Amino acid sequence: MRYRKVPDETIRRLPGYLNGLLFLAKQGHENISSHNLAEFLGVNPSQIRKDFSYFGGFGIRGRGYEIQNLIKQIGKILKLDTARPVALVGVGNLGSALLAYPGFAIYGFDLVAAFDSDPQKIGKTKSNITIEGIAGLDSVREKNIKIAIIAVPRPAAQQIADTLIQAGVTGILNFAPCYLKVPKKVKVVTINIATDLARLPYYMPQA
Amino acid sequence: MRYRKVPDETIRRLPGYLNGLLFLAKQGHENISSHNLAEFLGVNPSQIRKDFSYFGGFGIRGRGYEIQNLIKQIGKILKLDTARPVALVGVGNLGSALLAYPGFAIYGFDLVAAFDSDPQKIGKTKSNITIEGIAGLDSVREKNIKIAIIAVPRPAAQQIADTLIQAGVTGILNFAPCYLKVPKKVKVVTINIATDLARLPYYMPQA
DNA sequence: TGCTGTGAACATATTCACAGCA
DNA sequence: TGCTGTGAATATGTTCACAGCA
Repeated sequence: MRYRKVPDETIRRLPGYLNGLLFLAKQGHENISSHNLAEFLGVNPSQIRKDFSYFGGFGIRGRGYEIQNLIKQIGKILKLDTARPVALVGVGNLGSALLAYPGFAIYGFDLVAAFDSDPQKIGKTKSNITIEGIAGLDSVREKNIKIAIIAVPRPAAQQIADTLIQAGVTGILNFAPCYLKVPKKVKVVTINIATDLARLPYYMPQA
Repeated sequence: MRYRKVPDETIRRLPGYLNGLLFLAKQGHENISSHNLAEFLGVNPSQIRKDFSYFGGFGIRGRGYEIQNLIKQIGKILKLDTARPVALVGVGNLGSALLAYPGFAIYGFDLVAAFDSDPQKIGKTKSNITIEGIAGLDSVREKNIKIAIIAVPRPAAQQIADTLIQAGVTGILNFAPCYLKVPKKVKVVTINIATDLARLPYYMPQA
């Protein structure tokens, strides 16, 4: 394996590959070619081979890939090979749905703490998590939580981010529809549901 | 304005620009430079100017941009200048949150129908929408609904997509963690929450 | 003078096409 | 023979740098 900078786009695709591979493994598949995996995932076969090539390649010429091996390798690359505690801030409609969301577990994420500013909610339990007040946010440091999900309204988002970072968080999944200013060492991925919906009409036929 | 193919990446950014501009307008701002808008949105000023240039440019040299004009122009480009009815399929935790989500309105989207396969839910009302059975899906054609949100479990997603397309839908926002095979005339945007979370650790310092 | 609009330079990403190994 | 791994070719996207207009 020669050193080369791994493209961000490759990293963006790897979790999707992993998701598909875990599904295929559960279905009983043991081996797969880049062609078949590409068909299943809706991507180009060369893309898959190229993506893996940045890490030296995981396949056997003439044979394809061993699924369990791919799963292990991708997990290692993405640093998903150890379980990670995650905190949620904002237990409104969306936050509550995230607390119950079953999809995080396959990547080793464990939602272990939830925070909200609403006194009505503090102390209540949802999906086996007791909701704490915002004042308790610094407890994420003691719990060694490095990843947080922000699901609060826009006006509160930046301040919550600042507080989380203060408490040692270095990875944020942000659902607030705004840019978060953070230090370079902190990685933010923003999901804006309405914004994603808003680019559909452009591509749709008939005005 | 000379013809040039508009990059997909430009279209992907425009809804975010629109979101920021609507916010700035509500704050009372009337004019803005590409530099200030870029700072607010966390992007590069040239990028904004270049993006607008694909449509001929909307600014005044030496002065900047008139915010209300930008809002109008971007809305027209994205075909968001008329209200659009939207259907939701899958009223679980996530679907229920989406029914209550206030962020769609600024783009003119109106969630007008919701469907679920669970007999327990059919007939119940959430966020002023009465939940219908999957059998009623073809009613989206009569209601002239062209956009749908899929928030069902993976095993059901492809079939729901097929049915929606059968009923005239040409734009889908998909929350199921899988690739949807659709005809070329149909545009799908997939949001995979767990997958977005899963690329954080790679970028985070200290293992 | 100040900021836009834009060609040109640069950077990144995708796809092709085939050598090379099991 | 069949499929991977990968250099090369192509395509796409971003940033620079400055001409040109208000």
